[in-house]
Amino acid sequence: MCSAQSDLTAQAKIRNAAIAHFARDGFQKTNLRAIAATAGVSAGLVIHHFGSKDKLRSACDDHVLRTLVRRARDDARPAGMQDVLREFMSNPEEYRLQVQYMVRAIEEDTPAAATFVDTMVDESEEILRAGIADGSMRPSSDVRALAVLNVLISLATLNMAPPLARALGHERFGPEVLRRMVLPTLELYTHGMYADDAPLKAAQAAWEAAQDPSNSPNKDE
Amino acid sequence: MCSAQSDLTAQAKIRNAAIAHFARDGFQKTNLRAIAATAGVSAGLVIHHFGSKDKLRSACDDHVLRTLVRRARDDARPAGMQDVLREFMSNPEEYRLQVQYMVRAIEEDTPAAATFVDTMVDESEEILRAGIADGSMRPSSDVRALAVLNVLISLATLNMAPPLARALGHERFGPEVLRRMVLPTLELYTHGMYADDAPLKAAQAAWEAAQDPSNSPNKDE
DNA sequence: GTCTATATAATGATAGAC
DNA sequence: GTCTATCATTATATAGAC
Repeated sequence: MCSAQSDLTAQAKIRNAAIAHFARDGFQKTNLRAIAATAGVSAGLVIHHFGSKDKLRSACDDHVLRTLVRRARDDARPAGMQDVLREFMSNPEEYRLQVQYMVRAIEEDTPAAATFVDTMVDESEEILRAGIADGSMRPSSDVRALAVLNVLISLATLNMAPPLARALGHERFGPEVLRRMVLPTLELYTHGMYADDAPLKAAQAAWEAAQDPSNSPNKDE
Repeated sequence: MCSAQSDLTAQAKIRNAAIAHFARDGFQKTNLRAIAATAGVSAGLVIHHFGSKDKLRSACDDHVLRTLVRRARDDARPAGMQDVLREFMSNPEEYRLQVQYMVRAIEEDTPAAATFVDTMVDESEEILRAGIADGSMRPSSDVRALAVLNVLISLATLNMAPPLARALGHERFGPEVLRRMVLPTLELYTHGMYADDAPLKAAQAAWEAAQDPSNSPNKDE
């Protein structure tokens, strides 16, 4: 994936063009002629190499998935939002495209998206457990769910970037917006948002009451 | 919005059907014939009343926006994720549809989505400031950005629901998944995730160093 | 206001030349 | 392997009858 575009086979150029279009505009909105134009080939060649638009999508899924999973295994860390976004900044061209591709895939709930999310959550959970073991992270009542929450926050930042950037007074999502989000996020991760544990205690009590049948309004069940 | 479907004008029936389809399948994937079928009218009548598919979308945007903003003003609270999702559970039919409609709109970055997010963030910020003033919330270095983070987490939960639910071992998003996410979220909001403030301090130091030109690698600028 | 029939355009996919 | 030309389908939008 590091070669110049001119060195690639037509098949690879088509796949890369498709990834870019699917990531930017979504699968439905993208038509084969636009992909072909970006790749510098004819529309017929796209079908010749991939058979159909759906099979082209599968090929893109496989390619993006392999790349991202490999990277996640290399440099995953427990900082939640930071992980994805640090890469997003340091490698703004290709990695960002692939992340945005996966975000689209999640929106459309494709099999590749499920695999990607599972891998991300697995990695995150593993890191959380290691952090809890070595004392750098707090214990949690549900580590798996906390891992899901971490992945959620990371990916959502990309997914909802444009409207959220504007809510902060910026034209579009970029380094300035990112920098402004990092500190509040770390503050939240460090000491939370609530001044005391009254809301948490209340929720725990409500949950336990719901679990206990003797407190149920209809106890004659 | 509380009348029976049979009491509505054809125009309202079409708009409601369109909202449902756009929310479920997205704008591109939805065709006018499906909307017409759901509304129980002909495809031609859709165009007759709204002029074009795009204008129909605008009408849906306006309608959903008005409804949601009014509700947000009524019962907004500072619990982040809980706000949207409590409504999502307590009023599973209509409100859920409208929230999902807006999530789609955010994905496609429409003007209505920008207004919606702005309103949500404004409300959230207002609530945060009130909480900080009365001592129930911790002070933040950037209240506006924290409000953005809150809205982000709330909406992302809906947006990425299917793959995240499966990552927790459930077939689909529902009350069980929600319940499992609430406690870790409250724990995060109450005391964070990190055992100490080392990561936060490191980030603050890095930020201050970047702000100070005398520490820059290329100081001869 | 509502329907049916139809024009027009866009798009995914095929066929065959080179 | 690659292109051009074309088909078949689908979807938006129009026209006109009732």
